[in-house]
Amino acid sequence: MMSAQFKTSKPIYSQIADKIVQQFVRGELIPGEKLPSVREMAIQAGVNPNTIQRTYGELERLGVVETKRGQGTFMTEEIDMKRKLRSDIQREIIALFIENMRSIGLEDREIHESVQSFLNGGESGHD
Amino acid sequence: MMSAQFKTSKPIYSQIADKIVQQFVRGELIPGEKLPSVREMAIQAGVNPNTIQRTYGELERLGVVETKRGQGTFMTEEIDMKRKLRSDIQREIIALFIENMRSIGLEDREIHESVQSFLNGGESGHD
DNA sequence: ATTAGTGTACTATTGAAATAGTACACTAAT
DNA sequence: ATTAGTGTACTATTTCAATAGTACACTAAT
Repeated sequence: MMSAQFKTSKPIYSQIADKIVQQFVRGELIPGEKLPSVREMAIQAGVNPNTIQRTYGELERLGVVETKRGQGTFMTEEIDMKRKLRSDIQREIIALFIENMRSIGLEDREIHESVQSFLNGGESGHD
Repeated sequence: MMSAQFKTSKPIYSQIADKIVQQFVRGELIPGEKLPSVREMAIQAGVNPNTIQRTYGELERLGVVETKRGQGTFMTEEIDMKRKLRSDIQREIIALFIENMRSIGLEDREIHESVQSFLNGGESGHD
């Protein structure tokens, strides 16, 4: 399905991890759901199995997935994880955005207007 | 002045280029101004001269600086460059922001509210 | 016990960024 | 002509993400 285009600026294993977290937060992956095996996911993403191994390892470290040896890798059943992730990520995104806008010398009022203008202007298009 | 902390996710030469562009857009660097030599800038940034060489090369490719062999590297005198850069970068920042927010399933209305909330919330800055 | 599917742990290689060091070419000032 | 300061062009080495391939350990089903 997704041969995926990766950005050069960030490790692929991390980009894949981001994508899984996004799907979880959006509800496209549900708590307890089994993820594709390391080998299968590697095929789907068009990368080496070792890359997925690192992705899953990173996600487990974050508490997003739980691995059961011999059975597979599953989305966590932690009831609050989804909300926590959504909240944390949202905060990160906004902080980065504001930082970037201020870095080019924009005032808060201009930042506010820019967002409004963009959303109304309809330069949409996403994945 | 800036021993600088670099992020691991992006090439250092590119991060330094970004910083120079930001300073130019903010008016801290003016058209025609001479930049530190490759060697001097390397010392200031705490990196290898080759890294700065790549930074200047990239900036020249973008038309942000002009190099005069034997004299140094100077900010471009192109009258519209500052405005163009500011505009382009601003568009990039906003597009990335919107894309990120939508990736975690937020509606445009929620995006708008988040920005408002963040700016009013008072995490540094004012106005 | 065997098998298939899984996670895990290795070793080795490739490619890009960064580092390190050297050398050359141009400009301005003397 | 010489010197200092500059951009530029090399070669070599290191580090890390990614790739490639192999082997082992655990689980469930048969």
